[in-house]
Amino acid sequence: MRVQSRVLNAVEQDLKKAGFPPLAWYDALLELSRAPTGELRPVELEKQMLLPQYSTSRLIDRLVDEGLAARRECKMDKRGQFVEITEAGRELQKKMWSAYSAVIEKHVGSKLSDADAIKLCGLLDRLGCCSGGETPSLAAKDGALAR
Amino acid sequence: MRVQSRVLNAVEQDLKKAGFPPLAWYDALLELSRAPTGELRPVELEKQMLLPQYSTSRLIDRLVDEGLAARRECKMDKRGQFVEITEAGRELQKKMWSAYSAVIEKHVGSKLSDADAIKLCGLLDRLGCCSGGETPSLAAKDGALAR
DNA sequence: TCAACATTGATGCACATGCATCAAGTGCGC
DNA sequence: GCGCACTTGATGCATGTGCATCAATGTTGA
Repeated sequence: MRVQSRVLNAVEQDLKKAGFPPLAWYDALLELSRAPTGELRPVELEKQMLLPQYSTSRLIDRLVDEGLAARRECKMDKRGQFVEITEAGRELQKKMWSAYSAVIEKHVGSKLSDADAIKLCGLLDRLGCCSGGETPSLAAKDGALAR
Repeated sequence: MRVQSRVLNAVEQDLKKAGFPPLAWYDALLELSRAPTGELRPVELEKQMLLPQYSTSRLIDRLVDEGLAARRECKMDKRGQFVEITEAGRELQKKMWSAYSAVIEKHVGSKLSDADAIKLCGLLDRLGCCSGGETPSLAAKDGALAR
């Protein structure tokens, strides 16, 4: 808990100093940009990001306000909607990644060998396994770098 | 990050369902109860808990409101004060620990062998080492259990 | 000694979050 | 086809957090 709080804090702080929005924005933009069509249902986003429903709803509000994403109606389910990333959103995601990756390297990568990182992922995965479901497992580190 | 968020969430949720206050209260009470005299300067608490100054100040407000701690004047430095845990505070800390330890066991202990837990601590310590200072290191797991 | 600076702790204000609840829409069983 | 339970997403309200700043005291150095 202490380590996580310290590291996350340091990372958020560095990003803020570089003039970027909070990490949650990046995570959302990343998920959207990874979707094959560039759009997701809020419900999907919610599950990806481990956020409560209302929190997702408000995050989307902000992204839309800033022109980083757009709400699209969902024809097969009129309750729902799609959230689509805009060009501006994709650009911000990329710019944030170049800063973010450097910050991660500084606070995490530089302190752990690749082998250690893999060990760490393995141990942590065991803690997450109960309610998570789909076992993302060991692709974790490479996945992160491929962001 | 995902694992931490999931585990912390689960733990906080379980504690809340059992009718207990947030974990931060426990952490504060624990630090106070561990102090030889049962009192600490807010500044000390702040460092122990990795909390911003104003956050500590407000946490203390709430503890005092609930009669779990009391503010005492500090004679050697009239700006400052001491925060002293009350009997009620010590009792709550103990009651919370019996629930808390069970919850930790459920969400963490039961998923990791002792050897793995030590490995995990070792790896995490390396991430925390930059700004932390006093290297609490490997006593981590035993320390936790001795709470 | 005294001015400049640092430390301690509190607080006003804007903004974020959690909770409960709502409206709208879906789909299932009958 | 109809009622009823469920899903989806938004929102009002109370509470919590972050930031900036303040008042009070302590410390340092010329």
